[in-house]
Amino acid sequence: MRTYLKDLNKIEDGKDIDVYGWVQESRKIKKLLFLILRDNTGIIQVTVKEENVNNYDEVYGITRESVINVKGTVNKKSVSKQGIEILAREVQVLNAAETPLPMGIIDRVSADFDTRLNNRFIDLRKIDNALIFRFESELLFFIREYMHSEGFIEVHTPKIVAAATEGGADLFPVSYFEKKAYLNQSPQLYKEILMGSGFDKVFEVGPAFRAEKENTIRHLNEFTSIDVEMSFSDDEYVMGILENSIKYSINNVIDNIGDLLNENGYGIKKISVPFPRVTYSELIEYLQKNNFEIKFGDDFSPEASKFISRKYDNFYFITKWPAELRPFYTMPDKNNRDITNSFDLQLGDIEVCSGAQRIHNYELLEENFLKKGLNKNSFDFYIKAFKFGMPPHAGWGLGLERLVMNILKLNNVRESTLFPRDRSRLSP
RNA sequence: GCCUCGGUAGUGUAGCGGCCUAUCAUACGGGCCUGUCGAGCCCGUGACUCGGGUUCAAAUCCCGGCCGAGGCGCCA
Repeated sequence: MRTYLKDLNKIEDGKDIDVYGWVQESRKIKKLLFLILRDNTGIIQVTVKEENVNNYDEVYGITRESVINVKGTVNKKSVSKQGIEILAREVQVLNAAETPLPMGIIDRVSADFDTRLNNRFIDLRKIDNALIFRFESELLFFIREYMHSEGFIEVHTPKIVAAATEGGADLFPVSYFEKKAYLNQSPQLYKEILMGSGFDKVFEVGPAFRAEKENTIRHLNEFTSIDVEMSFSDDEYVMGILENSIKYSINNVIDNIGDLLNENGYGIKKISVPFPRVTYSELIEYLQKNNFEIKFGDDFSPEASKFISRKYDNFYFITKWPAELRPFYTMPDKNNRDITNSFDLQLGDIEVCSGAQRIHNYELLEENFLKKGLNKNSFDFYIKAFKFGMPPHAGWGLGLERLVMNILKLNNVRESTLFPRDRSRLSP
């Protein structure tokens, strides 16, 4: 029976063992051979002596990153640094790796990020890189758990659509039999239709596509969006859902794999709520006082965002954005039509989530279509749902890769994407 | 899309008009070594992004293409 390497220290000294993995290194001293074996859970030294195996020559010539099976006994009195090793009785080469490797796994030379991505299957053999995705998985698990505990149901909306969600962003066209279609940039419109269907609380985890020609460390053309929509709710309430889900998730992940993250250089701390809130207008004033050339209605430049982020050492909300900076479906403030019941969640200088109370009134929505210069007719499938009993509602969309990137303090969103799609990368 | 910078062995780099038959590390191949663990020692293989041009002479300068990194605009 297979044993995972992380479980080896639970096994008694001298017991028979059967392990599988990759040969990370081999150190040869004539009639003595040390293999460093790695599996998904850890590493172990395998000591191979000529007199103990019947294919010593084959094992001696084994290449790095070959996949092998080792049967042998656990030696807990090993003089190796790990203090534990496997004395091999049988080493079977399941699949030999070619040499040289496209890039090293444990070599004392770095590789460019481009080289790493071109050889992502190897890059992900590095524990610290793979751990990013373990972290992402855990994070998402607990966000889902939180959502379920709050009565949300997980839904799946189409990614091939006939019209733009928000009008502004560029879409990837696809050919849909005899029609023209697009890859959806957001599940927004479908989430809202589901509010009209009485689903009350929904969330979705799925891909979103943006055909924007960005070339930055925080943009992807395909990313994973965690979307939430909730009926009879407003911006304030869903901000609470957001901060609580993040708190719940991060704190649970730390309980689970906090040590592992620390060992690999991802020092993260538990967080508490509520997150600080600051209005857009307050920040505009703050920036103006600090000699930034910015006025109400402007978005924050990256430089301004960096400046603002110095005031906060963790998550914070920027609320009450001007209507002109927000999509057509965003609810205006009832006392001031120039601002909206909207928010962004920031971590550091990067926006990880954006949300709002939505317009539920048909006439107001129609008016906003005109204001934003959108063609109402192409949104018929959506706007129809507002005529026959649409409840007030609010929600948000959270960029998963950006969230992971920022929590783990990675310096590029592509680091938290298995196979990133950016301005120029379409493979692997 | 605009701007800046860059492309030298499998990988990461040095060299930036003639000392280049191109540096160093790492990897790779071979040899020595029975407890290594960044193993060590010896030997070896291996590269100037492509196309034009300038020059007696180009990895090095100029123009263009291709590829990449980052910044901006925009956004999650």
